[in-house]
Amino acid sequence: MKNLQHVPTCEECLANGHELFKDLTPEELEIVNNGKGCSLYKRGNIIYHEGNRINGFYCVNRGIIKIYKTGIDGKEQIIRFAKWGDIIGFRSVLSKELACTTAKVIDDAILCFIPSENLFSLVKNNPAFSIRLMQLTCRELGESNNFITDIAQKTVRERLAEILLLLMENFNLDDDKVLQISLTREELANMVGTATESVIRLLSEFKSDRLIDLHGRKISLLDIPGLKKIASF
Amino acid sequence: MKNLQHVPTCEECLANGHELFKDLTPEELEIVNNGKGCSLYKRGNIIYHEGNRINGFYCVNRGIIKIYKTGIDGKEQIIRFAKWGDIIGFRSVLSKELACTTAKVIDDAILCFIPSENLFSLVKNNPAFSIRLMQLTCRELGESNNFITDIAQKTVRERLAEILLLLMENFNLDDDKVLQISLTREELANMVGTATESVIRLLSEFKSDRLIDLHGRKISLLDIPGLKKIASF
DNA sequence: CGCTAATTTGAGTGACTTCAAGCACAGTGG
DNA sequence: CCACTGTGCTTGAAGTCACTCAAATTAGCG
Repeated sequence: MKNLQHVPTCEECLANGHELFKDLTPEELEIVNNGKGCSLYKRGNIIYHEGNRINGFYCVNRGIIKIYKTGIDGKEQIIRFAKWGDIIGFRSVLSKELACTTAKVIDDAILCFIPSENLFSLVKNNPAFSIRLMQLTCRELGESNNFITDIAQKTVRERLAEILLLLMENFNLDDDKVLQISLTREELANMVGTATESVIRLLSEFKSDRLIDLHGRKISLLDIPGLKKIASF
Repeated sequence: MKNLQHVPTCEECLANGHELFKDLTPEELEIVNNGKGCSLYKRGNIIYHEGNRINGFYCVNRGIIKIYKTGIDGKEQIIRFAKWGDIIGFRSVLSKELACTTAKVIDDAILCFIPSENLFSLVKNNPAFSIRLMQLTCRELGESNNFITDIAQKTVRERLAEILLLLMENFNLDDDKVLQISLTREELANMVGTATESVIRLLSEFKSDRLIDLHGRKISLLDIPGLKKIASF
């Protein structure tokens, strides 16, 4: 984590299509912009730890952050990934609880830190902003509930196919159909909620079924309808 | 579902300790009170169905509501139960999505329906209410994330013990340590995310280990520390 | 410095075990 | 009498363990 030569302004993010702050008045935006702190984080850095008290939330300007919980015997369960335009840490700030997840950088990232006071003052003064924030939380809640159902009812095979499709939606494919997020097999397993070996076996099964192709951590999704069928989705 | 002779007023609920509307002005409370519709629902009634558009949310005045999703091949996954003081349906209203769960009465209930317009007007005019609502959603999100981790990492045995403890927290025990919510084995299975037979077997195992006692659907929790140990919790 | 040597980390495989699901069927009690 | 509970048995999916191999890092040292 270090400081930056060029600190991205909130105006820039807004111009690039960042949704959350759309309804802010120019004055409000200026307050957020002046109150924020912006840093570069390298792969492996921890933004906050499960159990920490956080006194603000983070806006992701660049990079990818992995949000996970640590279960008994230290096994990670990945809850979601955050990328450009996403915010992290707001749940704990709003609920005034300790962080219930850890946030770790997996692709070098630039994050802006916005202190709680600014967040609460926006909520107090700008109802349109409040509603946006609520919608964000409620959508996330809907996704969590979907995931509970999947993990409880689907097989590992179905879940892995689904996760690959979900990653595609969030991080897209390049021209060679390669998934634009690089995860270790262990991280994939920690998303799906299974053992690393199972992921390895299933991935090579998918490969021999010509659904995907593998080159190290690069995964290309060749047959998306086929994957959807497996995910029953 | 039928109308009531005695419609509970919002003032009554507030006086009984209902948290959500604490910060409302008397005028705001009056608007909510006059705008609401209140009905009696019998066991088995569906309040709303997954996929429905809901144009308001419900306040639970009495009874117990089961909130669940339907997975592939029709298996239910219970997300939570709502009882006195809880609200249901607000997620879909706020996120402006279709309902992602079904709400079904399992103990005869009285519900007040508050139309979306009233909800949004409160959010617009009363920041303290907004914050309360956000905290509610964020807490729920935190719980969902916990549950994802548990279901992905713990065994059925551990999860069943944990669910029993969770039910105790939410619905209490009576003087004979009997859990004050009556669920079928199938419903328990649909919470834990397992098969009915597995729940039956594990319950009788818990019974012979003197952790619980069973009399039909009445479950008494005899050894709470023991259950906590099993739940590793 | 440069160039091995040593260590770590991740991917992959095979053998074995076990948990829990599924099926079939027998009670039981409201 | 039908929905719910309970039991025995079987099977399969997936976890665990133990290992190899390759690549990437780090250390060591002339």
